[in-house]
Amino acid sequence: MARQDIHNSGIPLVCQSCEARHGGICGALSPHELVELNKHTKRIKVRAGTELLAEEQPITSYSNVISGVVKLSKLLEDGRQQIVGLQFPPDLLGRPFRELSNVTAEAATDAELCTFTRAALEQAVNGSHAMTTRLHEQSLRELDEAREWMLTLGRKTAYEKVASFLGLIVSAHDANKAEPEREPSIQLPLSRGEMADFLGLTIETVSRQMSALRKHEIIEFANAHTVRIKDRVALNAASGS
Amino acid sequence: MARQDIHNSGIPLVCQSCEARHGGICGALSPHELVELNKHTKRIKVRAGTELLAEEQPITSYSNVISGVVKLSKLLEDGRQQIVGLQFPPDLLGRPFRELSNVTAEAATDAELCTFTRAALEQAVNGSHAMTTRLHEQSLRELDEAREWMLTLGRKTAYEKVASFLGLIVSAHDANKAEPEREPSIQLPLSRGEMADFLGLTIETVSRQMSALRKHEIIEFANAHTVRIKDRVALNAASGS
DNA sequence: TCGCCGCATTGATTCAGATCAAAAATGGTT
DNA sequence: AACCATTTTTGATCTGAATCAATGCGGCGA
Repeated sequence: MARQDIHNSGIPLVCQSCEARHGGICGALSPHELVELNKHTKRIKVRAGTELLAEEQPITSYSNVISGVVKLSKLLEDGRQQIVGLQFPPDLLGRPFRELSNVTAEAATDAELCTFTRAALEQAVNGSHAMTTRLHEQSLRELDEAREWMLTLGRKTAYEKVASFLGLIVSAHDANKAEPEREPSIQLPLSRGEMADFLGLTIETVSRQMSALRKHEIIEFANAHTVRIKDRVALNAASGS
Repeated sequence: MARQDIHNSGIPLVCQSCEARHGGICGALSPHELVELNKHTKRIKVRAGTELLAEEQPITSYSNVISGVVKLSKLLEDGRQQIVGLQFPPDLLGRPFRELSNVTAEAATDAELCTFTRAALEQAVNGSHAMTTRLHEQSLRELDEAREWMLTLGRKTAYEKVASFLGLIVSAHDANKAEPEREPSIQLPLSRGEMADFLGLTIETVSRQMSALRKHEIIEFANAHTVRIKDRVALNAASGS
């Protein structure tokens, strides 16, 4: 196809079909730079539950999330857990400029990753100002999300928290579509327990609030993990802003 | 003094005595670059309560915090508030790469700032790879802090939250000293109400937990805003990790 | 020095969400 | 298809923090 010939000439094969490429950090690279990075890159599939980074442990590699969802979490000594971020394609996994991770990263769903070494990332960054900027922009986006979530954790009710979580998942779902669906049917990437750990609640409370949202005809379930959003406006209102 | 002659030759006068310079972003600049940036810089003093950035409003300038404390906060439509970050010297105030602020910034105490325009910051960044890195590192530090605080907000008890806040203030206090004091006496930069907004609690609960910490002989007050840490180890234990 | 006025503390009561407990749905395995 | 383990939902009760309500205290202007 002519269009592909023009745009993809000289680009590694795996990258040509990569859905995460344009939005992710690779989008900042020239064909030549992409080829360089690709020499140190492996495309891997992991099952839900696979641990990708451990808190206080060395970061051996960085990864682009290609498909699936990765959760970032922190633990208190006595086992209390808080999920502090979710990564969707095309996010970069792994903290730049630092030997040790300060979060645990775990695949929340089956996922595909494109992994490369620290050295390869640093080389790509050194060679490309645009790449540096993209990396920084991703960090800032994560910071914005973290602060937004601090507001949710500190000041919203349980009902608002669950609605906010569904809103977040709907946004991620929309991002894959040309235009938002009116009543999207969504596969939740987290179990009730994980939702609780994200929202600072218990499993039981999450379940009750989901039931309440169903009773209010804002959502309906095909099963516990498959939700249809029946009323996006009401969901947004329920999320408390 | 010979030592100053060697290190400060060619550096603007205001910068020579600037306590925030070495740790802050300016520390990444050469004397020449510092002179350039200084042409577009103003040193200002603001009183506690002064609003420096408004949520959803354009960012007209960036500032280094030279002294004092700045609080970053977010609001829900109905007035519920959450403080999402505190900035101490030599932090940079203002979100890079973005026209609009997504937090409100307000001086929590009387403060001194070194402000410059967006254009001046961009010029300094473009000219200096080291500056770019420092900026990114500050963003990542803020991200780490935000995630640490998500754990506090989501999973700690009121008592642990208040102890964690005091721990944070003690750390900032230590950072100004050559070595930590055994029983530091600290001026709290936030009122009880602001502490509540930082911790996702009410004024009354904050006050009760402060009283509990006093009863446990972990802290003592000279007045409501002046706290002596009598037992740093116990404070740390009380903060839940 | 007195008398406010806003902030902080303390007490009494209520309530949202946690905990404890059981039943129901789900999904994988034989 | 029957079984079992796991996850989810629902119900009953408890509790930590919110809310409601005084009271106390300190700093500041008259």
